[in-house]
Amino acid sequence: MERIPKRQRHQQLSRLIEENPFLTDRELTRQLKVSIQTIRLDRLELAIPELRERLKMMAERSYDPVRSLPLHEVIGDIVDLQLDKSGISIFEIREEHVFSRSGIARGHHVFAQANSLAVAVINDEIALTASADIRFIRPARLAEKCIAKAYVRSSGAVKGKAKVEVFTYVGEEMVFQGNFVIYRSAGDSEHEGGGSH
Amino acid sequence: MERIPKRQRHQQLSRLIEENPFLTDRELTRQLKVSIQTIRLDRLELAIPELRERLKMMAERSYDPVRSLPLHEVIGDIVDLQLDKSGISIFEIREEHVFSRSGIARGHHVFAQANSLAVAVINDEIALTASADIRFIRPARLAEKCIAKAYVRSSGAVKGKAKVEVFTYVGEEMVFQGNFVIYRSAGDSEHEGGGSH
DNA sequence: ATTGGTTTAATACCTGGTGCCAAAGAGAGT
DNA sequence: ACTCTCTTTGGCACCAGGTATTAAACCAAT
Repeated sequence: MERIPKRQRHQQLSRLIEENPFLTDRELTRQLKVSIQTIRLDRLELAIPELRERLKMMAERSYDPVRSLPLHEVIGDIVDLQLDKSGISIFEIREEHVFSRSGIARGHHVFAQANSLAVAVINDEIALTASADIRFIRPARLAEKCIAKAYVRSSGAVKGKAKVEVFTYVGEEMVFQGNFVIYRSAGDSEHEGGGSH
Repeated sequence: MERIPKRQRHQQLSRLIEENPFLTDRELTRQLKVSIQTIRLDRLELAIPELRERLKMMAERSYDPVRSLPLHEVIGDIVDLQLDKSGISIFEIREEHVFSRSGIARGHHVFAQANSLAVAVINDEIALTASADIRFIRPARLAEKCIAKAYVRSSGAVKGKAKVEVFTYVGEEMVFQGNFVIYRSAGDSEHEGGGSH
């Protein structure tokens, strides 16, 4: 029995499940060539829950009633959201986002993160980007984590327009800055606490 | 036995599961005050899958956006391209591009089309968006075909920056307008045809 | 009273596991 | 060689949350 293979197997197991969380233990035995008991001991050690628990967690994450906004259509993970005030989202640059030649992110992905966040932070039934003035300060590269911070500068709940400023950072460095003007469906926002159902 | 309650119960059942897909049949019996067999017959009639299938479907739906992410390479079909002069691309607004609530396209998709075109029209090894000033003139809707036209206003092959103006139309109506400043890798444009494979 | 839609019950079986215990295998130390 | 320990495998009971099927009970109208 080789002592090394165990850790290797643990790594492989983690990787396999990460890239396909829908695998049953039985399917994993085929890929790793060990018994199903070993797979289960491994999951135990690695604290990887069973298939059904994984699916449930995924379903819950995508369902989350708190974030009633259409979040899965949003680019980037919104990790903090104070409606009509500010918000933060994280977006990791991956293979599919970059020019293969240079490894530099295509501008519209960085824009999409900022735009999604700017729209999400507006507390309204319908919010649409009206215009934007944006600057790409330095390129974002493959594997970098872009952290976008949005601040609502003038919510204009009555006027029907809100100004949102977004700054995107990689570490300490700013990579993107944008000023968004967002249309809002004017009226049912923080108008009063209660109006809508 | 009342004949009405059955249809009412079906409606209630559908509503309950819609607003909380995580309910087991056993939990549903408590809420509807009928036996578990009745619940199961009802689900059968209404073609509502069992809890685990529901969770799996939700998990799958929230999982595949990673692979089927629409924002891949160039957004829109480039149908005409005169390098360093002008270009045209067509992009059809589909389900995955709109707010499900309103059927209006998310701004970053319309931007992505324009941005892709602005970058493509620049005849250079590496071209990156430096900044942009954009306006969403009217919303683009589901199933509409967006036609973007880009014009290079100052190619500045030596300077390292180019200005590109993009107009996007649906039919006769303009939906988007943007002024892009594109960085170019200054010099090695069509320097000569060959370099890279 | 018989028929028919509806509801409930009972039972066998399924998947994808957990939990536990025992046995076998593989070194490493003495 | 023998022992000790870690790892792997196997077997069995059990669980949730079902499906599928058959049978019985309920209720009401013809």
